[in-house]
Amino acid sequence: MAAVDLATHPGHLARRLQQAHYLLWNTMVSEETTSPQYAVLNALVAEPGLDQRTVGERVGLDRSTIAEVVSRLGRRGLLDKVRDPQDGRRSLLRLTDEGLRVHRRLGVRIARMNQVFLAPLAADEQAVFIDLIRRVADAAEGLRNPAEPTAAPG
Amino acid sequence: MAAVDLATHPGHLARRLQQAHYLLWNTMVSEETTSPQYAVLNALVAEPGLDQRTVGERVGLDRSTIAEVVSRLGRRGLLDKVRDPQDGRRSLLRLTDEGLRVHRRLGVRIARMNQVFLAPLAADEQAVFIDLIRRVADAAEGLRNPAEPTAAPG
DNA sequence: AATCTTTCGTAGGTGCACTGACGATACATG
DNA sequence: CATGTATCGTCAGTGCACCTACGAAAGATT
Repeated sequence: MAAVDLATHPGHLARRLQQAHYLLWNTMVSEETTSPQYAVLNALVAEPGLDQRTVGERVGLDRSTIAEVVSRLGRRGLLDKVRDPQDGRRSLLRLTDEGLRVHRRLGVRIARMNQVFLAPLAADEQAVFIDLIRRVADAAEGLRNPAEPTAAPG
Repeated sequence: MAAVDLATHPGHLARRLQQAHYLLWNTMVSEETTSPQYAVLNALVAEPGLDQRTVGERVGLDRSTIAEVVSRLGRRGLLDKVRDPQDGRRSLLRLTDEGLRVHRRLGVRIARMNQVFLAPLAADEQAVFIDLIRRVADAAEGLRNPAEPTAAPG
């Protein structure tokens, strides 16, 4: 038998980490608004009127997924979606007052939740944790767009 | 405007980390067999004849999710599923020869993939990375089963 | 033996995430 | 100006992950 200890597999741990966060979010932040939905709201607070695809890029969602998330937020009246008059392909997004309200209201709860989430780690470990995850995630992100073949590499 | 930097939110990073891993798995390990599916195969290599619910517990999947994953693996002929004669509620799972073959074949690729995944980190950082993620995930796992109320806590 | 209570699996519903394909629009080249 | 290419959004399909609710089976209590 060649069974392996999954506890040493970063991918398996990443999945469990995300499940843990999902659970905590659901109990401590909101049952209606999910974490990806909040990320979209947040991106639109920072840059109102952004087009749908760019919002997806900002928060790490592909075109299919951002379309669904935006659709749900629109159905709940948290954002408006209009065609760009300058470029008929684009959909421009903008939060409604209700969307702004929801975003503001969740801020406090998210801060509390993050504290609980990271509570098992000492303060300096928390900083390391953030740094390491970001570096790994960013690196793999780079493999996604395999360096435009403007000049074919040898 | 009260927009926040998501790069400091562990939950958001956890999601991006998992997406990164998904992408890498899909390109470097397998397009047919997913990471959760492999986890199930692995659990059954270690303990053949385990019941469905326990397998789910071992790999971190709830009853609904493990049912779907098992169903897919069964449809592909990678495992057999029989009712426990001793306990008619349980489904006992066992890998087929093909299931064993798939598990064995993926092992090498997964090792390679893990190296690439963790490549952005130095060797000592990789160990810290694993340790920190596991501690955070395990702690949140504990919040799931809120300590049986055998003796009501004060 | 008859009645709770718990446990296991399943079914239905929601939501994220990816792929591949398609139509519409925009842009670039000839 | 016409053709070709790239981009944006959408649609269909697959898969993970959760919740609630339900029936079947097992165990505990009376």
